[in-house]
Amino acid sequence: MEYNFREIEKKWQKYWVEHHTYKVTERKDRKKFYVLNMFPYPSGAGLHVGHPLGYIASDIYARYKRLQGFNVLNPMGYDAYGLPAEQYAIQTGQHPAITTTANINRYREQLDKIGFSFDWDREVRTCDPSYYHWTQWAFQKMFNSYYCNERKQARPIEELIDKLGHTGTTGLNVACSEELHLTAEEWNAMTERQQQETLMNYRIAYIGETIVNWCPKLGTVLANDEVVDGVSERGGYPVIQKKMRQWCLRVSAYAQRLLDGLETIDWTDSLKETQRNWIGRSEGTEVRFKLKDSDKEFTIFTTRADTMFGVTFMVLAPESELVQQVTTPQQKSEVDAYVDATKKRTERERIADRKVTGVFSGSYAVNPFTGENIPVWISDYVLAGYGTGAIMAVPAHDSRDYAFARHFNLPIIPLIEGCDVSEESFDAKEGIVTNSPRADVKPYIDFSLNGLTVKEAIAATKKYVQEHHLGRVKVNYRLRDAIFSRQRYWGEPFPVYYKDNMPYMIPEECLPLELPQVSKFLPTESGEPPLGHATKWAWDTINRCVTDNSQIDNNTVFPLELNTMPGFAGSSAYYLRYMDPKNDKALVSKDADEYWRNVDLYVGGTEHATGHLIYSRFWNKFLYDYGYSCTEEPFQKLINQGMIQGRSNFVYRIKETNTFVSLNLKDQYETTPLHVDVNIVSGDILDIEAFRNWRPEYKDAEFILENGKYICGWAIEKMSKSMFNVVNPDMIVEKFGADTLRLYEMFLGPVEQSKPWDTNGIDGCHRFLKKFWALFYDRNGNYLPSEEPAGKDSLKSLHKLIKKVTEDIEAFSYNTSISAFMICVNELSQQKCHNKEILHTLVILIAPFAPHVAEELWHTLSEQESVCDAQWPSYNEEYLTEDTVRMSISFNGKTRFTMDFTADADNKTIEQEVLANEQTAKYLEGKQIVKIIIVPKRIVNIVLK
RNA sequence: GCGCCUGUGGUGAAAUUGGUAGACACGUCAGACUUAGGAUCUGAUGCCUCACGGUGUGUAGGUUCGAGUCCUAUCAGGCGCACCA
Repeated sequence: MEYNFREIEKKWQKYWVEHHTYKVTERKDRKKFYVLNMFPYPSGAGLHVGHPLGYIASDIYARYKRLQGFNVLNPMGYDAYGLPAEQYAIQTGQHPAITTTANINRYREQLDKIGFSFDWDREVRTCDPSYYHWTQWAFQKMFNSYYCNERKQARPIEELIDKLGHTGTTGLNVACSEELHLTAEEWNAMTERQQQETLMNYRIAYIGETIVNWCPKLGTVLANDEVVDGVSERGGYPVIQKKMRQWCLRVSAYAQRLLDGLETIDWTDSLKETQRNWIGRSEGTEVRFKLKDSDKEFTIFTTRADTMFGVTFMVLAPESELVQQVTTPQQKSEVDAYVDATKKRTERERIADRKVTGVFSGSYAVNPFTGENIPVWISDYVLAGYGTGAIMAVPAHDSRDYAFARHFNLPIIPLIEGCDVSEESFDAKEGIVTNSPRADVKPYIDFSLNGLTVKEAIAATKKYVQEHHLGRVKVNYRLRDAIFSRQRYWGEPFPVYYKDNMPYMIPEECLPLELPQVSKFLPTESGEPPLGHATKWAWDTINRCVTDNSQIDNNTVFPLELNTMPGFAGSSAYYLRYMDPKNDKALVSKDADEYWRNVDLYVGGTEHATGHLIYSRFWNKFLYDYGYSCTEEPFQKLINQGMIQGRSNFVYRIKETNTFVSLNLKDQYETTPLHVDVNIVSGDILDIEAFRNWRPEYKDAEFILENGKYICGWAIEKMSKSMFNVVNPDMIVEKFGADTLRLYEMFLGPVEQSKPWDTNGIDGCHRFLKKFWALFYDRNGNYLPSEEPAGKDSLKSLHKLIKKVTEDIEAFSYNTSISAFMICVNELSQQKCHNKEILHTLVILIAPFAPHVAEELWHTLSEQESVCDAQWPSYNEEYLTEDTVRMSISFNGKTRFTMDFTADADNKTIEQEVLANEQTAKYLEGKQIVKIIIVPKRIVNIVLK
């Protein structure tokens, strides 16, 4: 009987659905294991062969854990909101919901063919109101919270309001946008509107006037992680800086916890490092500088407090609010011109063209350490968003300050003994400090750093600054608050209405606030986001949900929030929702949360390192603060699956002809390489007939062949339609079967590694399955498994396999475990071993990798219907004497075989070994040797007492 | 510039973590069965050499009885951050 994978796979996929094989419930009697894949955005192109890589890897682990007796949660869903569906809607008028549903159905169809053990009853879709109910709910919680730095957690905003009413901002240690100084009286005297505005300074979800990445082409703002090299991640359109009122999440409040949490989780070092970079913690000092002849002062941030004596000028960011304050009337026109010019530049231009520019403000600051008057400049090399937007410039020890000083001819004072700053600055944080203060000037204060190392000098200066109230020690983070508004239609609507121009939350019982239908997906005529088309919806919502709506001005055109939430909103807590997806009372019930706790194994791409993986850690920590999530870190172990690149094929057309020349002859002609569909190429040999039929212009193509074949060139590129290198998993499944696809994807190499897809190698895996099958059925369809006892060799092979596969799965080293299978099956077929128990064991072992064929064969061996209910085999080694070992294998509560082995007689005597290598012999002299294993020429192992 | 990672046959890759380098698979070559082969089976296959043998894990050193593995330097490629004070 042949290995008829088509029939087998169809049969068992049907069986799994009918028997709800993969349905999972909270079972307190069994240990849980939560496996999760980053859910996909269902794009119109469907799945290519790279997408399932991570799903297969995690499915193998999930199935393995299940066989080991764990209660495994392995869900799947869709990140369904997003730009492409909306862009498509703008072009075609097709509602995004329709395209999204169609795409989801297509994805599902493709996924189902691969035989995953997902519990589809737990599917979530971010665009489903019953799902985004909880996205909106979490947002409201964040709005109604502030972050307490002392308790290091989010707290209800009422607490803060209470404090402000009693003690004002005195003694307040909370996360905020800017430090305010208010007395209780001042707070109490405020109007409601003023109070609400003040609270925005503290809320975790707040409206902030911030500089945002505005993408004119997409008509929306973008988060920092959505901008790459100054252009939008999606589409690659230019991005400019713009000040806008936007919803923001105070992610920065959690910076330290996000950093600390990395120590407790099992992620790769490189990913942790990426997150550390992104959070960008830097310890430094804030120092106040007074403005000369004025009572104004401003604060700078520096990590090099030791260089206070080398400050020769100050620089403000052009966007800084201080600019207007320090600019003297004489300099005003020049400064305004400069500030305007910087505003017009896009992020990209600023990066591309790093010319030294700047303008003098006219003012001077007083150095608190030297008493010197220092000119204050304005330049775009200082960023408004980092630190205080102002720096003290020490050209001798900072390359940027150095370039600036050279350009504008400002003084440079070296502060490290023996450093040479005639050509470039000395940036290293090492050496002995000098010139602090300089010997030739009268000390201004009683403080010297001379003779100290840089490290010591920093510490001494910090101490001095603190003690003399010149500033304070400060930790700065690069991590910015997340901009949470998008001027888009296809996203979660904010459950927010406006009264007196201030936002208020729609009552919780009115959630979810459903996304309305709109007539057009483009901005309204007045330039508002597309949601602005739904005015009726907006007013209906007000009338339905807001009882006291008398204060809402009837002249307001649109009383609700016009923006929608960004892509990361829906993906930030989905792993919690999977635990209890149908709950309409809570995001997740306490019971379900406490049972599943957090994700034990999370599989996904690195591209989310600074986006989703930061946001969802933040989101989870927020929920943790309120006890809605019982674990602080959502993803305990994370595996980054590599990308599957495409392997493109080329044909070479001789210029201005319709003749194509084979790869190795192409140098004799002048040719143009053209991408050719990889699906009509096999082993780099072009199917000429298929090529002629591929496109009308090639109908009459001529070929110059080598050895009667047309050989194509190849290159590794991104898998994409335009390069004709997309390989579709359905095609592979159709041709070789899902089990072969699963095996091959894993056999390709380590899961974490990026690698090109090359269909050529797939035969090996397919052949393996056929050989596997041949252990059960011979060519004539005779069923082979029998009670005939297994030979020692067979048992040894199997024993080796169990050990290897178990270790390899634990280490996610699937490629090597498949190799082990191949070796074992080869050995068994050579040994003509058809022992039932051995095959029994083998089937369980293969089940995580090739579940369909395992089910089919299991069925013939066992009373249990599904191999999913079996138990992972365990092996036991018991030393009877020093060189006799008793090996046994058991599963499903039964010991299957026991056999005794005596150590190999191959091990040679010590005398022989010593002869093998003179140096080794010398080394071993006088040592107590337990055992030496040797093979011809070399020593393999020496065991010393 | 700072930080992290990776360099092994024609190709994808293994190597019990310091102990026979190249397992397993693709490809290639030879053979068998076949009307045929993009089917199946058997054998060979790092490089140099007819062979004996030599040589070999980016390069150069070092530690060690022993190094693909550890250390130092260097080169190449990849990733992250980047005018972050």
